[in-house]
Amino acid sequence: MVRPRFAKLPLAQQQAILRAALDEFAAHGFHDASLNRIIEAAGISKGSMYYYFDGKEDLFAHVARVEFVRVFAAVGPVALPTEPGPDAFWSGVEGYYRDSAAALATRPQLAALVRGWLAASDNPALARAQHEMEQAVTPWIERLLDAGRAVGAVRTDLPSGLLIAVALGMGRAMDTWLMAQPLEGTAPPPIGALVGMLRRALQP
Amino acid sequence: MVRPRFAKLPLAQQQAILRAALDEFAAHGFHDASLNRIIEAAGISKGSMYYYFDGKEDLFAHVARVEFVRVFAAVGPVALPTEPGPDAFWSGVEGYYRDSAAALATRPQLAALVRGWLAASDNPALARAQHEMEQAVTPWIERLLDAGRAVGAVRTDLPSGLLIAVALGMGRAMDTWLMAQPLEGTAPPPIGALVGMLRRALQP
DNA sequence: TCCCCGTTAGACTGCTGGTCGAACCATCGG
DNA sequence: CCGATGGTTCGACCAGCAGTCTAACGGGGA
Repeated sequence: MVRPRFAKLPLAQQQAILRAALDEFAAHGFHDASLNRIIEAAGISKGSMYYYFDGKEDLFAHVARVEFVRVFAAVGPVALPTEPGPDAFWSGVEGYYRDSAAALATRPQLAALVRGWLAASDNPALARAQHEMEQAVTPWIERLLDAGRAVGAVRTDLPSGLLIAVALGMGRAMDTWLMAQPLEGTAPPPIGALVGMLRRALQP
Repeated sequence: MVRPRFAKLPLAQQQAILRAALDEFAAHGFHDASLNRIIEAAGISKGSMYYYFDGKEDLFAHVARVEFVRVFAAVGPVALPTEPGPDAFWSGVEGYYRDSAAALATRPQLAALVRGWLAASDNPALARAQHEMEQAVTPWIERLLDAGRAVGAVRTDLPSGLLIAVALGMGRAMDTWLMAQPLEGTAPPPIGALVGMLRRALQP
């Protein structure tokens, strides 16, 4: 866990370190990011880095947490459906998907960070950080699924863990496919169709 | 690409190398596997290893290919539907999924290898090997999708590339979830439900 | 003035994947 | 029988990695 000392540093230096780390992690992913390059870019010594952070994994986790909080603040929490019926629920999901995609698109670095995060999906060095992040996110998704179940929009015959895994897997595949498409000249991305597939898979 | 020289080695030595590599990759995943440990276990020098393989990634790709071919030989090619109608098509898919899962379950090392493979999902060092593997698999899936469309089992309103991406993403998520479940004592994995989700997402 | 202690520096350790030139040795021509 | 050739094997070596450790710095208090 990041040492409290870090918070006592002058803001400029904190930002220099976090920025250098974000640059490096976004550019190379967790594994191929070099701590040596980060400390060089941040203008601090290795001793100082290890005086403030437990290690590479700790630094990554901290950067990811800060950026995640930033996006979460921009997009806002998932809006639970206010009207009854599956249609309202799923159009809410679609809206949230659109908003998140838009927010992420304005921060390519963060998108790269997320990609790097997903890529290192079972790296033991990141296990603790991932566990922490999972525990932060899954309750929200679980809450969303429960809300969906309450309005009859989500099936009840399969465990939440499986539904979450499949939804994340579909989302990831869709994201990858969307990013691989040419940006211009073609029809707008069929986000409606994508969420539609998700809906068909998850609804009762 | 693995050098043709490798095939000229005495079979015993080929097997010693492949076995050492499989052990190491299965036990530690791609990134945390140590080439030094592999050559030690295989009883060859580093120079020899680099004489037969381009590097770590090449060795991994070769091991994965060999094991994949072995399973493919055991399970056989995907059976295209012989009877008309979506139901026959999807029950064929389900049967194939079951067979593959069963074949994988008898080779825990291979399952571990697959897990390591999926975990390193966009490791740039493995990009070439993954691309190659994808190109080997995609035509088969495309053929399967076409057959499904012919019998009205697969939607025609979305591009094949997207359907394949989503199907692979769902499959990967399901596999990961299945492998994360405790092996015994619980109910058998709901493969029927999994294929059902796939079917709902992909059918017209 | 001196000491204390939070902070900083960077040399160092043990590891990694990958490179390289020397040595080995079976085969072949003369 | 000699010597050259060229495929094969070896392990020392390289740069870079994450992480450790000790010495030194420097401001505040006695």
